[in-house]
Amino acid sequence: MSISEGKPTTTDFIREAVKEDLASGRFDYVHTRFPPEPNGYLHIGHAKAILIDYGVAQDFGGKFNLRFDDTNPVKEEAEFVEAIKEDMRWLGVDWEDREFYASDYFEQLYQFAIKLIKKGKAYVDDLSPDEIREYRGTLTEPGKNSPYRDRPVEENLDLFERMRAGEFSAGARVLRAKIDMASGNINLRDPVMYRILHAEHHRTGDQWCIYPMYDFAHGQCDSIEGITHSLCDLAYESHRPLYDWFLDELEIFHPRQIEFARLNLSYTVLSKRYLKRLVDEGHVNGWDDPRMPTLAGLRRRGVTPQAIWSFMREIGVAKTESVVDMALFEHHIRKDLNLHAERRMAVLDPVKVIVTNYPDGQVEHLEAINNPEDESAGRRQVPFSRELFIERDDFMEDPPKKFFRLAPGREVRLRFGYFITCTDYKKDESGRVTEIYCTYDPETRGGYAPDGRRVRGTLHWVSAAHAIEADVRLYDRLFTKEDPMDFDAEAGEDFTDFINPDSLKVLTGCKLEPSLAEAKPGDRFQFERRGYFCMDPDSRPDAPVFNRTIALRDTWAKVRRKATG
RNA sequence: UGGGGGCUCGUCUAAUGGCAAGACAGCGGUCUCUGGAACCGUCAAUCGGGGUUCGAAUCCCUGGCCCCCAGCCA
Repeated sequence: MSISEGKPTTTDFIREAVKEDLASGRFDYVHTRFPPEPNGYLHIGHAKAILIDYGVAQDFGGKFNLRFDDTNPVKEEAEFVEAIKEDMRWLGVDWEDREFYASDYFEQLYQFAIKLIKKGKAYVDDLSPDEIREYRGTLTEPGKNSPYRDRPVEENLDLFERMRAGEFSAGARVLRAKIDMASGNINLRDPVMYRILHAEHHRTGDQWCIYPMYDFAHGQCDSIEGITHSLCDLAYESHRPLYDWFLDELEIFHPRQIEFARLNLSYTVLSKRYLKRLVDEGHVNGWDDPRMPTLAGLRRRGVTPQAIWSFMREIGVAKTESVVDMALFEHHIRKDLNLHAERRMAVLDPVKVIVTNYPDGQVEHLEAINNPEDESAGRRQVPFSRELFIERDDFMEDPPKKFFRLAPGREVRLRFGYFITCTDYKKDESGRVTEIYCTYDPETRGGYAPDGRRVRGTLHWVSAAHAIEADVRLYDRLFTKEDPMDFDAEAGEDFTDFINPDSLKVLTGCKLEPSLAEAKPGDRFQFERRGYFCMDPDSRPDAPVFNRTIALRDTWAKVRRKATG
């Protein structure tokens, strides 16, 4: 799949810059990369970065690398590498054979460090972490030089080699760049290049006990791979002078870094740290919980990659830090599903209807349209019989004026079925309606009235004898607050305080039309008048489970809300 | 108060010195065998103050507000 398929020619400040670089001869090819750290799952915010990286490469006929920035063995796991690759494949991204790891370059990075030591541009520091922080100064005061800053080159070389050999404990020493402790840019105040970590790395095992800091690895990795445009988060803007310094001192290929604003979405959190807390503290059922904004969660929820791409295309690329309305994402989810999801009938909160004048034991197979938006989706048969289920909220004993559904004496259409008129109903002791009695008009088979009479309401239904039972999980926004991160930590508040208690409702005993017996996990449908649903992997052959991706727009709910005030 | 970056309808994005445009949301309507979809209409913005110019969202000056940086995280 090409992510630019059907895309109107669009541009943005990054593409303009790339265009200029090509025109000026700064570069004569384009090569980008997506550099995730394998310490968690990818989320919708990463999809934006991926689309930009991959999209720019595609637009300019360039190449795209997937590179795992795995420089911190204590946080990274092979499980995350696999999950990230699966998510990227699902998005339709093709990195061909260019799957790399920062750890592939550990030896080369080590040699880069040696080179800087020899140039007198790096030194081994014996200060403790606390001391390093004190010496760094503050935002408004300059830092001061470490007493170890002017160690002779030979001593630095010796110490650094012994750091690699494992002679020292974690935290005992670090390698630092010798830049400027008085710089207004704190990233330039002799940043740490290497630290000692006696930890097992998911790829290099115990081969190393010193690991490069991200800042000493990222730019050089891009350089080694011949990346022309290092596209990244605004957060790295103030690191760019440091990357420039390393690249220039090392005298190696110099990519151009361009920063853009990360995605923020209302009613959710988009930071691995907080998503990890939701998982670890059990607020959700794992990284792929359908309420999570992770790609794994969205996939399980039933969101399509196409919906994600069209959403990304619409929000654009800029440097303005913004919060995109969740409603816009939901719009794109519905737009894609409306076009492609086949319709089925499913009654989520069933109440029985008995068609008193329909012959007992008779079954008719009526033709239903699979997708009114796509004729090629074809038709299917749905069985009709004397006893049916309809939604409990499609019947009212004493309906208000604008209620177009079933009520005593009212006639409605059963979708693709018959017109029925309610003649009576039965309630139990608690006042709950248990059975609704109707008569049908045999002349209206298929849902058309030969005399041209009209009904206001059309209801979905399933034949009681033919229905299959299912669990349905109704998902809603994970947070009730637009910005869950807007809390007062000092007052003891936490973002978890705003978790929507109704973000998951499990419905059992839902009645589905029999054709759904053939559905497979991952299949997506529109349950008519209810919303879009996706079969969950938890399903068993005799116990299907469906997740609600998103409800249909419901203007009746709006009318009802206004009436109630 | 050091360094870096950003301010256009409620929200996101366009307009590259020449009619401030589109999408979402909202509101109103048409149509409909999904109270869906589609369609039509409507509301609605250039952070403030100066300046340059025939003409400024855009250029200049000057205030304001917001975000990022003080991990041996990325």
